[in-house]
Amino acid sequence: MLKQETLSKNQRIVLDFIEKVNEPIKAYSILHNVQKKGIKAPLQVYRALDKLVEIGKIHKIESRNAFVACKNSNCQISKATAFSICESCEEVSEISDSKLSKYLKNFQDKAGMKFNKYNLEFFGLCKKCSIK
Amino acid sequence: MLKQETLSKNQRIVLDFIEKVNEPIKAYSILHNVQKKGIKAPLQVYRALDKLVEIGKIHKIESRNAFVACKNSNCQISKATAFSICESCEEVSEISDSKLSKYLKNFQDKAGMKFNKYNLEFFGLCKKCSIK
DNA sequence: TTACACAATGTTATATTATAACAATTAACA
DNA sequence: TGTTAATTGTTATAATATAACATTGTGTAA
Repeated sequence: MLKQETLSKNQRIVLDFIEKVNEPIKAYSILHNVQKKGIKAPLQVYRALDKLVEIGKIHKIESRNAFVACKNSNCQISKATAFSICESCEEVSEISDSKLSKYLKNFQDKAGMKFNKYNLEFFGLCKKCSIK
Repeated sequence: MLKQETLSKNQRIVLDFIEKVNEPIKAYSILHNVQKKGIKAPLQVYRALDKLVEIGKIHKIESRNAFVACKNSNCQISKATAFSICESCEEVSEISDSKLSKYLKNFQDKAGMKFNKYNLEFFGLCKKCSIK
């Protein structure tokens, strides 16, 4: 097996749930919600999450220790991710901006390091929260 | 007291250690290393870390749960941070690139969200590791 | 100087996030 | 069909971080 076409049972259960809630969710909250499907232990969730991140089906919001489904065809296999995060209501959106991703993909640092991946998190107030 | 000019005792101890090691270090590793200075509990370390992050003396490397001293006068009070991370040796450098920071500070997302902060982490292989 | 407010400290306990280790089973495919 | 890798199941534990509460220190203004 070189590349997996189909998801395994646990991967499917976890992904279905993450896609359903449609917002960032934490590993133990996933666990709590999929126990009725037969997933009993944290490790079962974390293993599914690891694989789903690896194949780009979900992303981890590092500053929140939360996971969200990918809605963006531009982030090839989770190699180039950008999010906006509202510091008031915690709403998170994946940013899909080809200029931004092009700029960052081509960014070359002064030490000559070659990047194959980046993650960018913007913080601020979303529209709703800024008028409150 | 509106703005603190001087660091408190624990803040000083923690910052001195982080500056001395000069690479990202984890909270419990800091704790272990400053116990001889009288800091006994995780919370004492975390409280110092929180304050030091807030005033921009250190940054948190979110993907590594580690903290590093700020060497960059451009990231005003931790509001605009960028790092390069070697996935092989885990070396982390703070990126100081005025074009990049200007680009990101002015970035406007499509939802009209106003950002006041960002954190960017690039991943790849540093020079040393890429020739191995 | 005193009194007030806020910042920082000390301490114990606990919550939250994540992985180690090992045995068993399943799936791809040469 | 045998072999290899992926996945699963399970228990225990490691690593990261915060709650709660009592106390002490510090700047400032009446």
